[in-house]
Amino acid sequence: MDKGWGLTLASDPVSVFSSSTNNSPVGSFLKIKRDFITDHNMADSRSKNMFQFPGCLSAGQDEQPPSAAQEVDFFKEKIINDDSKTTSVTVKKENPIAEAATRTSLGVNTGLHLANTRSDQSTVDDGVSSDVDDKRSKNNELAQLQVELQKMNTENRRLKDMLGQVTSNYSALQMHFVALMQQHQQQNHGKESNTEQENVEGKSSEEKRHEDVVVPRQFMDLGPSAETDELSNSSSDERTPSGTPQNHVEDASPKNNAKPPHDQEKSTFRDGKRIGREESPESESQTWKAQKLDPSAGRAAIEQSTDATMRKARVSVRARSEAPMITDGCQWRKYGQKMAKGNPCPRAYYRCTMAVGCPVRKQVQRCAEDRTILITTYEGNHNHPLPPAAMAMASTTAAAASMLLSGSMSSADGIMNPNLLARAILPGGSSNMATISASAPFPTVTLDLTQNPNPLQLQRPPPQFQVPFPGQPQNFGPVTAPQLPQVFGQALYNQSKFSGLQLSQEIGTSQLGHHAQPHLLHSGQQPSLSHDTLSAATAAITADPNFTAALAAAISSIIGGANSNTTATNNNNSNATNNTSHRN
DNA sequence: CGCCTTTGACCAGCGC
DNA sequence: GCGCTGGTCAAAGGCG
Repeated sequence: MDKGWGLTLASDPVSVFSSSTNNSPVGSFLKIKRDFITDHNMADSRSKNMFQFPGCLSAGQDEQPPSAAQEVDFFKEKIINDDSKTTSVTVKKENPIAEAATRTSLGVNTGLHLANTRSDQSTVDDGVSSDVDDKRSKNNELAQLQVELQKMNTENRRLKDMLGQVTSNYSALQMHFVALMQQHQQQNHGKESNTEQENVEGKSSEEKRHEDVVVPRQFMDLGPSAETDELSNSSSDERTPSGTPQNHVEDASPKNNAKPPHDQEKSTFRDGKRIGREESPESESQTWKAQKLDPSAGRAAIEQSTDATMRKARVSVRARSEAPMITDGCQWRKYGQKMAKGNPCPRAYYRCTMAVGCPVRKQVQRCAEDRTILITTYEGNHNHPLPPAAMAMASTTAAAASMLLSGSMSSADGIMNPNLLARAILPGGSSNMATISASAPFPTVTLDLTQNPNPLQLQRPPPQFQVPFPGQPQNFGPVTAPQLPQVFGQALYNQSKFSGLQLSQEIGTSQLGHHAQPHLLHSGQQPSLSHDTLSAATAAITADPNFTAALAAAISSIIGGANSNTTATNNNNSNATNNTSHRN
């Protein structure tokens, strides 16, 4: 896991070399490398430096300190140890060479050549011909190790850059749907005040300008989605969803990438689901039944368990509404109604009909205590692009579910310690707005919109947020803080923090707030990027297999579509259902 | 005519 | 095994 990400290995070689002045280079190198691999926390300054200054630090240490220190060691040890430690002498001569190779990005052959050259010199000095082969072989090994480290270091930097892009995109999407969410909220709850109404209208008009922007939801589904790509496409027993949809969403994006978002939206929502049915011979309803019949379908046990957990993740939204159902932008079809135990009000079951086979379900039930409160429980993620109006709620629920699953998968803290997740969602002491149900059969995040949020929290977001969305050049203009719904804004903003992917709050307020900077981590100059945040992010990434898988998928997709940065984070399982048109 | 809602029936999971 | 409960299916009817 760690090695796969290469994050931990990033600039470590530099630190290794700089700190290995007194010991045998080989021994110190191996030792530190081993420690580094095993130590995920990396609380020492070395690790902090690595994350804080991914690029600059590496370069700086590559340039001067290591070579100097090692040269000192070289002569020193050579004088002290004549014949007894020829091996170590050779090795020490190798490190500077390897570093030189690192600095100049030399290939393997070059490094070997240089190593051999110096080893020959040392051999001549020693006059021992029998050790030449050993020296050369060890030099070769070391050179290869150095080259390998160089590659990993490079890869790590690239991953960091990508992580920065993913993070910024994720942040942008969050802010977008957060803004949309407020619009929805206010529309649903009626115009309570003229001032608010004006704000809503003003924002609505602003957002209508960008209404054509269908933001792919791949980032929203980072956690669970990537991992469930294969699951959804395959057919395992899942009629649901959380995983399945994500795939489809991500699948849809690649094809859509060819089109500008504007066209994408039009083509996507102009046609109804009928076309979707025609285009997808295997309708998902059929797939569902087939999946029911063939539950096993050759899925790994881990995947099944993961998917099962994801399938059961739910996001419950409590909102005051006189209407029988809150308007969340999606089209729903009622397929059942039951009298739930302990509640005189019937529970209605809806499924999303915006796309064929969309696995999203929702249950609507009035609160027994206060019947003005409508409890809407969402399950699953949409497998189709969403209009902006629907993006808000869908993204919110997806993000909340993702957060919940991300926390529950790896450490079970989300389940075992509900307060942790609740505070992760709303750390500002407003945990009453978001609760995690630990005893429920399904991990459930409850977002309570019935309570007025703390007005002070309005001040927390940056006064103006320019969405840094490289893939969406048009973006949607600056979104002012007062437009952000506090509940979802805080929830998502901090949930990302919890997941470790998102930028720290300091970044969000200072960096993103000032100007769009897509490559936050790439710059390596984030003074506000706290060590704790980075450490937490690293820990979260390394600790949560799902998260890492999702991030890996996202990054891999970025790599695959690096040139076209439109919706580069989509997983690339092309799926016919994704291009199915959707009625809007 | 097609879509949607209603509603009884059916199924699966769980606890006793 | 039985009953309870949650969730879903599907036939029937309503509506535009």
